[in-house]
Amino acid sequence: MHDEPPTTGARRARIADVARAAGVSATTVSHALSNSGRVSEQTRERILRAAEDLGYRPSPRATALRSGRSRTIAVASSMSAAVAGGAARQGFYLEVAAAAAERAFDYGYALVLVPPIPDELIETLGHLSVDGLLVVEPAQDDPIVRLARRDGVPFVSIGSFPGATDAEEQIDLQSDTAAELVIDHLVRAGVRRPALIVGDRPRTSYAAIEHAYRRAADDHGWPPVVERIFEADGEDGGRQAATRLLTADPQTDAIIAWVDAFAVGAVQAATALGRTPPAVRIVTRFDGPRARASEPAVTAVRLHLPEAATAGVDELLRLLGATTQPRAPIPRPELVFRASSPDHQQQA
Amino acid sequence: MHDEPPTTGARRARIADVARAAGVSATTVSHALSNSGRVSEQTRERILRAAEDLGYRPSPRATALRSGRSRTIAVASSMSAAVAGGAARQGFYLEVAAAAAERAFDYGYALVLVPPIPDELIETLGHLSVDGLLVVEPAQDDPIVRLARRDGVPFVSIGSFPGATDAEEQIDLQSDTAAELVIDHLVRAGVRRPALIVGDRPRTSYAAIEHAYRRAADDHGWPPVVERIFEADGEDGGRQAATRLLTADPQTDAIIAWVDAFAVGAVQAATALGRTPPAVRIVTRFDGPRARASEPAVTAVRLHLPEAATAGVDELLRLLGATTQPRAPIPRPELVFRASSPDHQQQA
DNA sequence: CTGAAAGCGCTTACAG
DNA sequence: CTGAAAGCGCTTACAG
Repeated sequence: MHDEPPTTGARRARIADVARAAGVSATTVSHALSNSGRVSEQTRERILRAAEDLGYRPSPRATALRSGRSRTIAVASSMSAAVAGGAARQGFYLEVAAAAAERAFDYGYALVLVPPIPDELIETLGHLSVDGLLVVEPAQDDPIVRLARRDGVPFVSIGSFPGATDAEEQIDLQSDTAAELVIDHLVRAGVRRPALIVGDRPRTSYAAIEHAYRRAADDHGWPPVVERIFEADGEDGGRQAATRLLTADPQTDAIIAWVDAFAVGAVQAATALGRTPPAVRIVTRFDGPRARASEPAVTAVRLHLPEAATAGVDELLRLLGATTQPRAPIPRPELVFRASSPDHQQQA
Repeated sequence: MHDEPPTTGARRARIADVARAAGVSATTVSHALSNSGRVSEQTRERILRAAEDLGYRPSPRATALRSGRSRTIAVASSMSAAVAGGAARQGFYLEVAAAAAERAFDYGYALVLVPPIPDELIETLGHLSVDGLLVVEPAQDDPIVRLARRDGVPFVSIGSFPGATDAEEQIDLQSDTAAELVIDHLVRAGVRRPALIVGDRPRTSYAAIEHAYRRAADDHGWPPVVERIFEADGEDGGRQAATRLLTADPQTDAIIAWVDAFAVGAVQAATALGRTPPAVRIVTRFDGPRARASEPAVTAVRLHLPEAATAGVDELLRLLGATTQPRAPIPRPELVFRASSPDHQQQA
């Protein structure tokens, strides 16, 4: 757990101490402990006993320097601007981080949490000493991805992203399916004037919903209305956009707000205009704490982020040669109906 | 960001490369870069330019080994058993982690997220190479605290804990105040048979609420009813305990469930028994995602965890000699009224 | 099966 | 002001 200078009494045991206690060389201790199988069983046991007695644990710092591996990975969100707008999508990021930390730990890897940081500070990530990187839903030309590419740090994205090369591993969050689920739901519910709010950066998930939306608009004769707002504006942005939409066209009967923070703002806007959802239906993508805690709560898509994060760690550790285990599977996204847009069945 | 073997083309620059390019020794480069002030301004500039040109960033691994500091801290929750019970209190832990990661980053420190792990695995934390530790609400004799003490790893607890020594730094979450806020609220609301559910481990927060509860019971002639359940049982445990309480004494008119997961379970139990809150008032301590997303939502205490986490990082980095900045202040806890137990004012 | 030696990339007395 | 040398604690060819 540490490599402090000996503050509290007993100095931490080093490999040399174990060697001395066992009457062998440090080399042999290293071999014995790494299970390379080149040490006689008898010697090995003596060494293990000595190590145990001394409470020896190899210095992770020395191991890292020598081996070039730190057994540490990091998870970073590309939604760096989010910090300005009040932790937009934080639930998303933390849900991934928590599951990833658990899986990483199972493999004996530590997980570093990189806070959302402004693009200018991305460079300072050079301080990190990690073997690999998990990037949460990068945008096209995402600065974090650029840095990882430049430094040759293996990375895996949670969610696919525009501009990924064939060699880059992505955990598919099935954005197309999520988009279709939501659009189908609205179609079946019989809406006639749904509008769409997405963020302003090029992300796969936005492209997916916009595509599905425009196609449905074509099919059903909806006038297509797409608002693109700053991600960093979060709830405020969603509130303002929804207010604009509902004022510009009072016939608007649904808002697809594709970021949970936008949706929460949209619910507030609709309510303030006397059109409390589901009077205007509001739906979003990520079924996280925000969607659940909104009042009324927001219909959303269960993306199975923990499973995706787990698969991301599996994949990353495979890249690092730390496992040969195949990716854990990720279930298909599912719609979670809430008061902001109940299932049409139930109200029929 | 990395120290990979040169997978992708250009090898990463080392200090020797900078020295060569600037026509000086590695020693001088080190001095120039660490701003020790023993290098002539002219030489310094030449070195900085060379470093810049080569994209040089010191290897964190080498720096860590040599200096004995990794510029990394970890945050761990003592609620290790929680994992079994479905991530009880996860919201609490992650809220601390997110804020701590941000503050740590400001200081140039990375934050490692230690997932909730069973006590038997605590030993494996020896793999971590961290300079210090943040422990979230440890219990008495908490294994994580024991490990930190044994290894001499500086640590700070978020929330005070029983058995802390005078020398150990704790960030006070003002458990007494939180307890009093809740008890006062129930007293003013006129409840006559409130019951208390706490976890089975010795924690400051449980002691605080039990103390306040018993005193109020004395003062107001409530029959004191305290259920102690396994923390790891989470929502289930809360549901079962609340069911027992409400069945044993149908006059029970309030349940103080001091872990958010317990409270969510209690709400479900009360609802299932046809006594949907606030018919039975239900209140909890931590105002997190669980309390907010419950249906009805649960009255809770805003503990200002992000501020506490920030202060914890400040304090820890002070212990590590990395800052002299005083702790950030933490606001007083406040009650957040929700449907499970509205303010008595509003219903009077 | 076992060990001496080199080296991972820095920093830090120490000497000049 | 600048540099040669030692050393942080390991692992890994290599030799025996």
